[in-house]
Amino acid sequence: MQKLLGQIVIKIDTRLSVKDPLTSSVGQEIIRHSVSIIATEGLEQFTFKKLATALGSTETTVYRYFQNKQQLMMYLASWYWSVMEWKMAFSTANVEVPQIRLDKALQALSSPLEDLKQTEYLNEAKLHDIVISESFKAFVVKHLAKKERLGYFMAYAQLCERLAGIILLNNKNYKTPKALAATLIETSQYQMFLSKHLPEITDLGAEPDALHKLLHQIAFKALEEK
Amino acid sequence: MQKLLGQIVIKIDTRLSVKDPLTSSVGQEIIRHSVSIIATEGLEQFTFKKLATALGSTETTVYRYFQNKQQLMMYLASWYWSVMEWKMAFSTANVEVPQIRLDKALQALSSPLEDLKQTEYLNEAKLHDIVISESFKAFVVKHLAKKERLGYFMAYAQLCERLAGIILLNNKNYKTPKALAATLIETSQYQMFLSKHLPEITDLGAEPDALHKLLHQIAFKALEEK
DNA sequence: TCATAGTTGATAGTATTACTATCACTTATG
DNA sequence: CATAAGTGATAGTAATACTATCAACTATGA
Repeated sequence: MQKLLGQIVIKIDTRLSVKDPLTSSVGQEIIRHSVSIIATEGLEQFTFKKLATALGSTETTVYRYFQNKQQLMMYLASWYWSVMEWKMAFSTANVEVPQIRLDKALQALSSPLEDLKQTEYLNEAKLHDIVISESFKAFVVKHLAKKERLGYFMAYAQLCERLAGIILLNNKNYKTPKALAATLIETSQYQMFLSKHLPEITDLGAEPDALHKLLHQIAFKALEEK
Repeated sequence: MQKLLGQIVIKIDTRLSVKDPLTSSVGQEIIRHSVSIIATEGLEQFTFKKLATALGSTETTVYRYFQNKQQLMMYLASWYWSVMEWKMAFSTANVEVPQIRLDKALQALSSPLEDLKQTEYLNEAKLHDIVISESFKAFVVKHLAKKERLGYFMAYAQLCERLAGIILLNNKNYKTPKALAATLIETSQYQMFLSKHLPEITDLGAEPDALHKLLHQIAFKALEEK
């Protein structure tokens, strides 16, 4: 991916924090250390206590930015889906041919997020590992009250919409573009998870190319007109 | 589904309990009430304390059957996948034509588990709701040490294997039958979840038939030879 | 029929976690 | 220079996950 952009600003829904963590250096440290701790110790072991200690601060401070662990999770997950959407948008920009557009979109889905060095407070590569390994979205969803769900799911929904749009470009008569889009996104996540943690259950290796081929095949075959 | 069988015995891996809960009436009550509490209050709110109270017993007793909440979850999840596999096996029994066999298998995947009245200690319909709604598998996986994973995943892996086998019957040259099987299983679960909790994100309604059509289309198109 | 092992229930206690309240200190701003 | 906003330290509560101990009951088999 190109590294030309001066600064990438990912704006996260205000409902997902008490106070925007990106407005202060403590806030940025909270984000950075959260990802770091979860990446090494797992979601389970992650507590605000540990986070505060890593920060050289106290729980009180953390609670000033996030109501609780779940809200912080949602924030991070939103971040992930936003970056993924940005990546998809970027890699399909100026590509007019529908087939190539879809192929590029699937390629974006099937390779890990790289660290965008721009944002020194969040390591996207680590975030990718977390989302893959820790069933992040599931965790987040489970803890969500109905009303909050849409707030969180905006980022995810936008990614789905974008892919669904590209799907329709390829076959405007296709009946369930959203369902297919969600399937492709889920499959990409899930296969990465399997090849990392339960390789016995899948016949895909860890190479992004095998995954890309699978997604490509599912998508293009499904879109063929009779 | 037919209700002819005298007794269906679902045998769960011994690693998933300290002591087989089906060997005693307290054990059976533990299973029954767990499903019931999780179905009404959610995974989050479910504690051994509450379970014990519902049983008219104490935490101590529960701990004699399950090491902890997670192990109990794994037990239930295993149960779910075992019943699902049984359902798939049953609905494809004596069907020789590969296409029909695959279609029947996908049909099994796309409709909810019904309660098999035989097992009065576990309501399969409720279990289905839990697994769909609570990202059960994700929860379970997240809490699993590597070694235990395979123990739990046996039931799930068997279901994958079975479906992968049927896939190969339809196209023996297909390269990644396991990955396709896992995709179909995941998609069935995920779409049920979406239509229940985030209908905005999908264009499938709650009718099993729409889901079945999607799975059918993905599978059969993917399997077409060039 | 009696001894014994296995199963259960009651009580109690510990460590950790999630979260709240209060107050004092520091820094940026106008 | 005054004020407000942000931060850190201390303390405390309620709930949770889990363990230990002991007494009571029950099924068994010698």
